[in-house]
Amino acid sequence: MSGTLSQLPILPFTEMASSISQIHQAHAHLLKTGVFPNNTFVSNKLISFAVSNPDPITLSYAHSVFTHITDPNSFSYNSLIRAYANSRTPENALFLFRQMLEGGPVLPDKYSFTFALKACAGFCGVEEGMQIHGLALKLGIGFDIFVANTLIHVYGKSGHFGFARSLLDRIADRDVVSWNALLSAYIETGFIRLARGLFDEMDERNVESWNFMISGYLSSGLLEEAKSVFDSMPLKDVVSWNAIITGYAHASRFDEVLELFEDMQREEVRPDTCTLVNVLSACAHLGALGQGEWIHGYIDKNGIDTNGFIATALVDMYSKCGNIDKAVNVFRNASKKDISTWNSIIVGLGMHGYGETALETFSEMLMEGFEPNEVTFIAVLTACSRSRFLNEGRKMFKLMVDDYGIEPAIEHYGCMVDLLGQVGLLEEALELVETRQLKEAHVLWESLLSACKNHGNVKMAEYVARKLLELNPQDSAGYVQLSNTYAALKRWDDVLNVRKKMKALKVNKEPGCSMIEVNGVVHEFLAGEGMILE
DNA sequence: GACAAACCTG
Repeated sequence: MSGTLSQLPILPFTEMASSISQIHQAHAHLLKTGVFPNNTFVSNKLISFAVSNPDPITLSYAHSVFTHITDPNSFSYNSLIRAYANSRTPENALFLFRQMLEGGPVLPDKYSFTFALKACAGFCGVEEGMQIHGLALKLGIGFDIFVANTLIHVYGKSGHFGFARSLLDRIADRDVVSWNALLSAYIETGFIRLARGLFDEMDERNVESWNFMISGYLSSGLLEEAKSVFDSMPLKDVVSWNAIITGYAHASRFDEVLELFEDMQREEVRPDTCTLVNVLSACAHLGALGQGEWIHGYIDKNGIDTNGFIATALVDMYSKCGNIDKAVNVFRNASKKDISTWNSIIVGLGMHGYGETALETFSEMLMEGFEPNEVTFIAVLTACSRSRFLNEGRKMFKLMVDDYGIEPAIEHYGCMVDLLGQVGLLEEALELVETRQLKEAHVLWESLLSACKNHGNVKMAEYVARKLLELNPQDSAGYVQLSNTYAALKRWDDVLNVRKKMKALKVNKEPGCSMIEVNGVVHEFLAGEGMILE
């Protein structure tokens, strides 16, 4: 809906509002015409907006609307309770619920109970849930199907399976939602075997029940079981497909992601943005430019908006598949960018060696008012390191810590070690690595070792290799790099010594693995590192 | 005038 108030009567305009500014417009209009705050029915619509948009700003606005309504009814209360229940601070819903109980102008009804209980489920407030349960029983609505189903959810989520189950068994007209409430609780709390038992016992299942089982198996890392549930489903919806596709993506089985996507097309299930993002991500991992372009075409053809996730996934796909120009093009034409979209293009530019453009894009991002996060600085520092921008890199590192208060992580140090190593400041790089007591420090040592090799600094290389081997005697990286260092200097005796040592310790060099798309087919190949030993 | 439940991806 466009932001013009004049095209529609005020009530439908308010009901259809898709942004807070449209609600403000409606509010102003209602105020001018005297409908707000006297007409409760219409004024309530201003509150209802917060139910599906429960961000803090909208919520406090809705609350202020609520306090101004001349004669609030149960709908006014219930909408606001429901909005809070959907928010990130669901416990606030209970203040209003209590107001109703303590003789506010209206008494709570079964809707108030349902929403208040939903809030309890939201913050796992089982104590509060029990109290509300007691009150509901007193008022004779304890077995209302909505109230009871939400109670099962409250008890289940907090691990009170006994309560949840006995309630389930005492609901005369229990339905599939009642079963699913307990099923989803088992799955959320990681009891996949209990979930399976219940699933087999259920006298009624819907597509959601099956989807719960898929996601349950996936979060327990049981991909094959998830797939077998998926295969035996009587009816799959887009969520089922997304769930299984996500499962294969998490397992890095990207070729199967693409196969599943094709199956999905064959069964004529329309992909949504979640599907497309996952599939684009698989293309990015596989370097499958052709498939990625096909999906881009699909997005354009179907008028799917390239904002947020979709834009980022496209930028990432193009840049990882080697087409930085198209990545930039998508980025520039994105209808809406978020921080990840910016991060993604800066990473791409940096990786492709466009350090200067990467830094310019970073400045542009700051000017547009985006707050950089830790990923942004990984991107920026990577760009500096690739392009050997020593001073810029130092400046950015300082900016990150001093101005944005971001604690440098291993990735940031890694970029700095790379950068210092690239420009030959090995002593400074060494100092950086030695003064940090970091987990995963071996990544930094490895990076430093490769810098030593590139600059032919054997003395430091030996020292670093020893450090690396102290950290993990079974890791081949240190040996390989050290032997390559000797080899580059034609010190063959030393190369052989390293080789003997590796053999004695039974360390094997694992070959790297890489993939490339040729004529629309993804090929996988193993890559040695040009290790002279072999 | 409405309510409970799924995938959450870059």
